[in-house]
Amino acid sequence: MEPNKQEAPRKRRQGAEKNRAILIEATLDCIAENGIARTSVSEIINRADLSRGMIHLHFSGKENLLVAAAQSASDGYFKNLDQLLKIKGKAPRHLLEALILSDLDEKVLNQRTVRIWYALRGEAQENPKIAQYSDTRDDRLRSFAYDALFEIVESKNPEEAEMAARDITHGLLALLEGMWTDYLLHPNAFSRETARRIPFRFLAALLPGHFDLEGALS
Amino acid sequence: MEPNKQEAPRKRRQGAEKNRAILIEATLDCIAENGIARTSVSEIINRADLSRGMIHLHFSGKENLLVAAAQSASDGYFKNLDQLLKIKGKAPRHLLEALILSDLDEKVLNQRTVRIWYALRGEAQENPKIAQYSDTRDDRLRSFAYDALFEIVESKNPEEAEMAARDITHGLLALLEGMWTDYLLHPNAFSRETARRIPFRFLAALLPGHFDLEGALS
DNA sequence: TTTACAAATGGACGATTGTCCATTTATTAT
DNA sequence: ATAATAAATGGACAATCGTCCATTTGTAAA
Repeated sequence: MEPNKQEAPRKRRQGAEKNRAILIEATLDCIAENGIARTSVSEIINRADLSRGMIHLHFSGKENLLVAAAQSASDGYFKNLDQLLKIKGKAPRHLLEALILSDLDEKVLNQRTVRIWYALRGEAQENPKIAQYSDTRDDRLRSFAYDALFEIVESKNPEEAEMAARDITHGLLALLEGMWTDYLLHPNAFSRETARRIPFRFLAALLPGHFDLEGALS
Repeated sequence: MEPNKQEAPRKRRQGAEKNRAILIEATLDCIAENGIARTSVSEIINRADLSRGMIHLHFSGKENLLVAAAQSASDGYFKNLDQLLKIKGKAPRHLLEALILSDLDEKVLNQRTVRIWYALRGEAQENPKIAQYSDTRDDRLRSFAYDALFEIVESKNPEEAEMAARDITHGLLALLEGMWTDYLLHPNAFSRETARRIPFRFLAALLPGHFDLEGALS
């Protein structure tokens, strides 16, 4: 045994921030399983196995807890994405391939996550603080896709490249969004393989010579 | 004045079914404006300007009222669509054009309707009776699009026509779904014109000679 | 008019909601 | 050890939830 004087001195202080995280996680679990309407304070503290007052102590109200949970969910999605956005020097078609595969990856596209997103979007309609975190395909992702697409389109048709790149960006992200909805409404019928093939098929037609059904051409 | 003996004899009986409709409408209004979580019995009967007991009288509970409201919303979407599905003899490309224009028409794609759909989908996750009415792009629409696409694709590439038609159907409906989400999350930035151009642009690339940016070729 | 009946009312009811605070508990500093 | 401080507890509280029923109201049949 090592002679460490200050062994585990902080059990309480760690608990302070840890319990915040536990509450957020319990909230997200509850939303995923029961929906927002049935996500009550009692249900949350039950799952978290903490006392009733904790929510008011750490978040001063249920509302702020929901906002914190929304932020946490949003962070989860963009954590994967941010690594993607840092990739430089690769050919645009490979960036787009990475984007598509990332968006359809099980890490972000799964039952729990999708349910949470849709529940939060419902709530976001009346709660601006939650609305702030309810859009996955936001400006960062959008301009990333646009830049890659513009570079591809420009070489063939410089005149209308801007509008074409904008349209294809818009359409591609909408297509991915629709795949998420598919997953939400028909999780059992959903095939991840098919979900990947379809955007590639569309891009293959729109950008001849850059894609086939499997992904970006090498 | 005309001599009509039986002038307005039924004010009560008409009210019976009419109040059912009023309650459903009030429920949908409330869902669209406040979200499902804030759609309470008190709020509904307030909007309907009816007495508290009416919900239990006509629907024997709030739950059944929600289901009836979901059914009503679903009927509204498919009422427009059903006329479309009866069109026969037209060229497949024109059927697809009609489908796209119908799906993006203001009658079904508007703030109120979209909010209701998303709210109901959230609730549908735990309520099978509501889930039944929460999918716009169901089998009817799906096979309608598939048949049209198969006919087009078959002539060029008979071998893989089946999979191609399935993929394009799937992708087209997902794309339209994504447009709805766009509208939900960014109603002010949404352009109906752009929303129409994009699916046509995609189809123009996938099915050369059948579409341009404006729609189906004549 | 009287009778019969369905439609409609609105308040009572227990259950559950979210908030908040007087305590208790655990840890650190003196 | 003692004091000081932050973390955590769990029950009290008013407000609101959805359900339900004893009444009242309006209409049609007798």
